[in-house]
Amino acid sequence: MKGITRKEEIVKTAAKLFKEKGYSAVTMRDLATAMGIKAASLYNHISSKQEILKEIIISLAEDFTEGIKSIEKSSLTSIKKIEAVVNLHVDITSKNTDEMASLNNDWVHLEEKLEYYLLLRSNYEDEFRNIIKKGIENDEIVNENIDVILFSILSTLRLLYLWIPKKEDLKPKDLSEQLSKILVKGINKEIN
Amino acid sequence: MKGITRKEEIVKTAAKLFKEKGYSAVTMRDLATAMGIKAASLYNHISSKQEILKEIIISLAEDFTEGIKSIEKSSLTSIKKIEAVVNLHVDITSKNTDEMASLNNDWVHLEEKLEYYLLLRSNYEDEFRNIIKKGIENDEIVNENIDVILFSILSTLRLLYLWIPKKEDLKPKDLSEQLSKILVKGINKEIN
DNA sequence: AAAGAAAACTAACAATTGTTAGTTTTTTTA
DNA sequence: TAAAAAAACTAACAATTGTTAGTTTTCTTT
Repeated sequence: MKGITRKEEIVKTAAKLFKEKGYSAVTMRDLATAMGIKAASLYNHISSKQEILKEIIISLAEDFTEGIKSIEKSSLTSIKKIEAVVNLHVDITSKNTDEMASLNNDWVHLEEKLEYYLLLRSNYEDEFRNIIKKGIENDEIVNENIDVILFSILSTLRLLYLWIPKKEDLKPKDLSEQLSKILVKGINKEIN
Repeated sequence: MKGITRKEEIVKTAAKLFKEKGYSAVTMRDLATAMGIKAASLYNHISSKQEILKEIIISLAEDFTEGIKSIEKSSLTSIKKIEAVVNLHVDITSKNTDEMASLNNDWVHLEEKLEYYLLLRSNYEDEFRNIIKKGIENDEIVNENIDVILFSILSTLRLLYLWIPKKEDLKPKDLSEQLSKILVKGINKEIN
């Protein structure tokens, strides 16, 4: 009747709990209570706690990797590509704040899918590094240590999930614009 | 004989394990094994798992709050204050990478000291926000949303613990300088 | 209203958890 | 080298963990 299955409800609720205490500290009984049922009943919909984690993390990680690949391939300037990456993060994070917590913190507890996750992540970082590298080469981006630039920006984007929920007044579009401006132009009003 | 007590060794080892899997996923038996002893023996030195977490987190959090307070009080320009904050983070993080993981991720599992930790953190953020606010007021810092500036910089500083260990070639002093430059001036080589 | 499917339940399991009590070994001190 | 202190040990506990088996209730379809 509604577009959301019971399994999806469980995964969504789990993401919320995982965000608060982390995967390991959330018990199946916690999750069941949050759903208003008994722990054993969860297993009519999911096969294991591990499966829930996988459901939360993998599709999100794939979205990011796909997203940045298509940005890299585009014919935008390097700076515009970086702005597009900021956009990508703000967009996905706004729609999945709870899940982003697991993507950031609980991926260590992936078992079968850990290797695949790490592959996705390293692909993602390589694409990002490449955008920056090209930008330096064609004099769009300042010639500093690539990894310092990469991790400086990426850190800000990775922790978006922590404060987007705290600033609900700030619309994704505005946030994305402001963030791009600050990351690209810095914060000083050059009165040297 | 040596300047490090057995308790400090345990706390240090625990921090290492907590960094890898998080507080909840590390058992006292894991910790004991890493120390080369049995779990029960740990209790000759510490009173509980919780105490270990408190030892790791609280003193570090106090260092940060004290540090930023003294920077705020100083007579530096706003931009120089921000550079000093970057320095503070690089400095503390370089010397305590493992502990920083707990400060960032495991603080939720503090029990008795949780409230105190949250106080320290909100004090810290207030001081930081104040530095930025004054910088905007006296036209040193660009007039954008204060919280966007605050969290953009703070996110980068908070995740330093993740990649400082990966770039051991980069000396703290150099890292601090490069990071300041990028955070303050941005990344674009303005060829507008 | 009957039949079938979906979703809940109770009860239990084997393993693992943090921690304690009491004892023995090792190290330090006098 | 004997006494004291520090640090390890074995054994066990009560609680909690993820999960399974089997049963009953609820909802959907005809």
